[in-house]
Amino acid sequence: MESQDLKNAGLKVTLPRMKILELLETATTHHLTAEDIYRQLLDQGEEIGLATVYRVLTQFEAAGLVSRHHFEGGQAVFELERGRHHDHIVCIQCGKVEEFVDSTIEERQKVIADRLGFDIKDHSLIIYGECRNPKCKGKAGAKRGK
Amino acid sequence: MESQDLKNAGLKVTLPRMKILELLETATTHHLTAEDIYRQLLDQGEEIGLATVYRVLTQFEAAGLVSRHHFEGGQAVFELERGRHHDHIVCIQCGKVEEFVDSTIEERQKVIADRLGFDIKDHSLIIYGECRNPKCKGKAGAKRGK
DNA sequence: ATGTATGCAAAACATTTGCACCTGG
DNA sequence: CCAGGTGCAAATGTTTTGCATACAT
Repeated sequence: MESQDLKNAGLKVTLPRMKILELLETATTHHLTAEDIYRQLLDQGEEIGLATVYRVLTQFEAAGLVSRHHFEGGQAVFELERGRHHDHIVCIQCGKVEEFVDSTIEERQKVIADRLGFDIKDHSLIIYGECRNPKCKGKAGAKRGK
Repeated sequence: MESQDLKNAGLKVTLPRMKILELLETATTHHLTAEDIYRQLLDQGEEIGLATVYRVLTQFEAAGLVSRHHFEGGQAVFELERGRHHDHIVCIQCGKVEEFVDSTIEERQKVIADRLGFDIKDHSLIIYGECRNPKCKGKAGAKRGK
């Protein structure tokens, strides 16, 4: 029950927060922009402001409920934080996002940071490519239609 | 001689372009925001507009003379492209940036992309950490003072 | 009740663009 | 001379903030 997640995070259980959390949990695409979320909630008849979506997402991020990524293209994307760290590979044609973890890469990063005299705190690895999905080229949604 | 670089890139040799290229080549810090460049040129008495800095940097990027990175913090940073691909590790305290290349990581990325059915086109790996430089904590310039 | 959340409109940023003027070849 | 470049101001797109109202507890 997601209302418990909110309470655990010390956040009051309100309609907008519930709806946003719900959407993040059930949406088929797991990486959404604030605008994506805003539009989908409007479409499903909710009355919500874009500013609230941003505020709530920022609070969720601070609470560790979601993580924010900066893929190319201006808008930040948000995803539910499910505890397991991972990196991303993004299709520059259709926008598809896959997640992966590679222990070798993780390990090498530690070695590199250490060699350069840094205490590693975080990292961001994004691979950009073209997916070989036949439906990819020309698939809608690639450029987040205005 | 940098005027040749400009000609090779098919760009007319103008004062603003020369100055920006010169600054990128000689600045002690190799990763600069458009605003950094703008301010430094103003400080050294040049008459230039911020819009021109952005335009020129964008052209330079298209010509392969500079590369643009999106570290955390809103502003893009630019660096002279010296041909050798590399990734970055950034100190979240003082803003220091170090470059590195790790063939193991590069190799693993190819394997991962292939396994997930992507043709890899580009990637961005940024490690965030705290450098152990004694002068780091409290060092000016970390937050790009407004 | 009452302190916190929300919606809306306005502000704040980073970056881009329109346009009249200037400049390099 | 003349296409292309520049500075300035205004426009854009994304995210944040101020404020009066609405809502959870």
